[in-house]
Amino acid sequence: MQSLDNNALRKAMSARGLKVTPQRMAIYGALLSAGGHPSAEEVFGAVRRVLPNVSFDTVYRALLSFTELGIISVHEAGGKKRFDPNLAGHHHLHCMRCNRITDFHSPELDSVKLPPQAGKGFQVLSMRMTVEGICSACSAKNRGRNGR
Amino acid sequence: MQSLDNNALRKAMSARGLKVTPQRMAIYGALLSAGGHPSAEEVFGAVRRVLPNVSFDTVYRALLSFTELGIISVHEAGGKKRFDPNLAGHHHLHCMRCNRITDFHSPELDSVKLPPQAGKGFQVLSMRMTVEGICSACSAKNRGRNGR
DNA sequence: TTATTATATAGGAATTATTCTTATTTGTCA
DNA sequence: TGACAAATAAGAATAATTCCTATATAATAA
Repeated sequence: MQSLDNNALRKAMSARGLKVTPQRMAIYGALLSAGGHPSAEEVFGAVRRVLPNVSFDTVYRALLSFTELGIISVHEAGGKKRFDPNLAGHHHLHCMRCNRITDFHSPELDSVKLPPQAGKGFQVLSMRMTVEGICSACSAKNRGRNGR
Repeated sequence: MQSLDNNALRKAMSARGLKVTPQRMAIYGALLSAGGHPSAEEVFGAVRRVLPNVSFDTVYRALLSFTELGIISVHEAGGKKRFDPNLAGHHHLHCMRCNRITDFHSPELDSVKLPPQAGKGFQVLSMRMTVEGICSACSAKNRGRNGR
């Protein structure tokens, strides 16, 4: 997995006028150690073990700020945002029933270029193929049709 | 845009054991006429003009059911689900500030095949490239750093 | 066509994720 | 160090989604 060390993290923040706070450092670290594609709530839990007084709002805003810096990415699934510090190109399989996200890699996708007319002046922060569907475990369960 | 006529819609539902109700027919119709990538709330508003007593929950569940049928697709952005009846392959540019979604087409992307190990037993309902970033209008505004 | 029954619906309440507000604190830069 | 814009904590407010319950209805078989 490709991510930033503390030094690069500081640099990324100050280069864009973001203050380097202990909270932000800890939040990035917690995101790294959380693994997978944690929600803000999960990152919050992990940061709390290091900074017991950090507020949820601070964690949430920091994650959004990191996303705007382009040093992490966000993916909304299952009604909540999930954050991902992995900068290496990868793509997502999202199960619409259990909301589990599985990464996959595809050299073919990584080499794709956007059609130039697609993003006139659009500042690209991340580009990801999302495959929506039902995972094998959930298909097996075969829940009722009307949802729930 | 590629979508279903009433007959194909009925067939798609009954083939999977879903009852064909006037609500569901109207909901699909409203989604088509809404255009763009409407949220459940927007579809609800449109359906209401045809069936004034339909409930939000019914609209919401119908949209989720349609998604599971694979006859529409869903895309979560800006904290809400957005529904899309367009079955023709297309991809999304999502502005993280204003949450506007713009479609783009890419023959290159459409021809991509998933690596076989990616989705062992995964039932694919839709496959879409999502480009996250900041649109030109929002870049121009250059809002504050800490969000909001 | 009618009776049966599983499924769907309306209406409203409850839940959950996200965003906002305010008072206070803290990096950063001169 | 001092000034100040930016960030934080705490909790309230908002908005999207899901759930609950009683009733209605589409599909099926007789």
